[in-house]
Amino acid sequence: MAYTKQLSPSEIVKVAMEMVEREDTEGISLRAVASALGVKAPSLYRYFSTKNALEMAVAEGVLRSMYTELVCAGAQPDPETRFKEMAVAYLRFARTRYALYSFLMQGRLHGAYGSQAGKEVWNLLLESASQISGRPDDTSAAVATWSFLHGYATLEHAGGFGKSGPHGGLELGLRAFLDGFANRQSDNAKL
Amino acid sequence: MAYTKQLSPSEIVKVAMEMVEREDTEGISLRAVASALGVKAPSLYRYFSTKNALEMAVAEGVLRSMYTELVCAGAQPDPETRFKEMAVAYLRFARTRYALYSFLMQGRLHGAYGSQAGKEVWNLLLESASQISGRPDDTSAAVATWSFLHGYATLEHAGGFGKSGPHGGLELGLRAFLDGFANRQSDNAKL
DNA sequence: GTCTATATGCGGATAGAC
DNA sequence: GTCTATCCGCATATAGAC
Repeated sequence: MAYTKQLSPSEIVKVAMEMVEREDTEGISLRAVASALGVKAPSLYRYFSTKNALEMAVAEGVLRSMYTELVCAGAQPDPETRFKEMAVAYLRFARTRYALYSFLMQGRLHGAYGSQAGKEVWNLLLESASQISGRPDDTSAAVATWSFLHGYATLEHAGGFGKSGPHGGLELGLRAFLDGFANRQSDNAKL
Repeated sequence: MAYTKQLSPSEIVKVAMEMVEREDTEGISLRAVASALGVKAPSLYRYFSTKNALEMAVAEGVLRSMYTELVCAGAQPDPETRFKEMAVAYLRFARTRYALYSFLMQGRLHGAYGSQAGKEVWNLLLESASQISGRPDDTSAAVATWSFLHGYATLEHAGGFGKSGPHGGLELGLRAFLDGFANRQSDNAKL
């Protein structure tokens, strides 16, 4: 009874996620994932027909992890507290697991967009921003918030804020959004 | 008199930038750059001792291009108009030359940070944001603005806004910043 | 279900000839 | 100053044995 290791898709994804996080690399190598599983690369093709299929599964796994943390942070009765806590949780995820976060964002977003986890994360953000503005399904506010948080996380990691540091830019931006979402005049104020 | 092609660092950087833009790739291949120059890969080592050295030079070139466009857009007397025009110009650069923009932002920022071009771009942003808030050297405002613009550009390209589109999120965010930078209470309002 | 062996391709970098 | 030739490493993916 040789060759009876018995892998599973979820086990492969789990190990792949751990590897991305540990190696701090954006790219996955089938050889490396297989090796971490105590197996050779060709074996993975029984479970994922291409490398891209595995990557998509990993991206969805990252979204599920993110969802879990955001839900916990969002368990707050006060809308403003909820908004701030979710923002902090988003940045904490990006900071502490940046390799996974980056893996998801650098090109894998579009593919993971249709997934259940993707919609759930988006809905969390949308609901929280809508609570602030008082408008149902406030896509504008959610888009602005997400852009700000994603940009901040990315620049912070890239060292874009330099020696001076962010200098309260995060708090200032969130404060401006909290005030600006509720008190805006018209929906489509053009530039 | 064979082998007398005579390259130059600036010529190599120029061709490398064109290649990144044309091929829409984040990575540079020395072979490909050399080929585009009508030369073989080892020749490049006369001008750049490593691949990384060339990449840094390219990143600086991208920053110079960006600076040029931002300066033009910022030639506006009214502070608010200037702020908006520079924001639009920033996004236009990221959109129309995304491969170059991405090349700069994905890990090359820290290296290009000390360059002259890097400081000049940052100062443009800093001055414009400071004009809005009325505070000299308003790092907080510049950090918030840059984060928002960078995040928006990245998510837009990645298809993160999905089928619904940004839905005015850009305008809403900029409006919130324009209002929020000037009318804030204290400098270090913590979350 | 996993293996070995292999096809095929990419990449950076160096030594030494011209 | 550029070349050829080469070393060395990485990768995805497939065929067919066990």
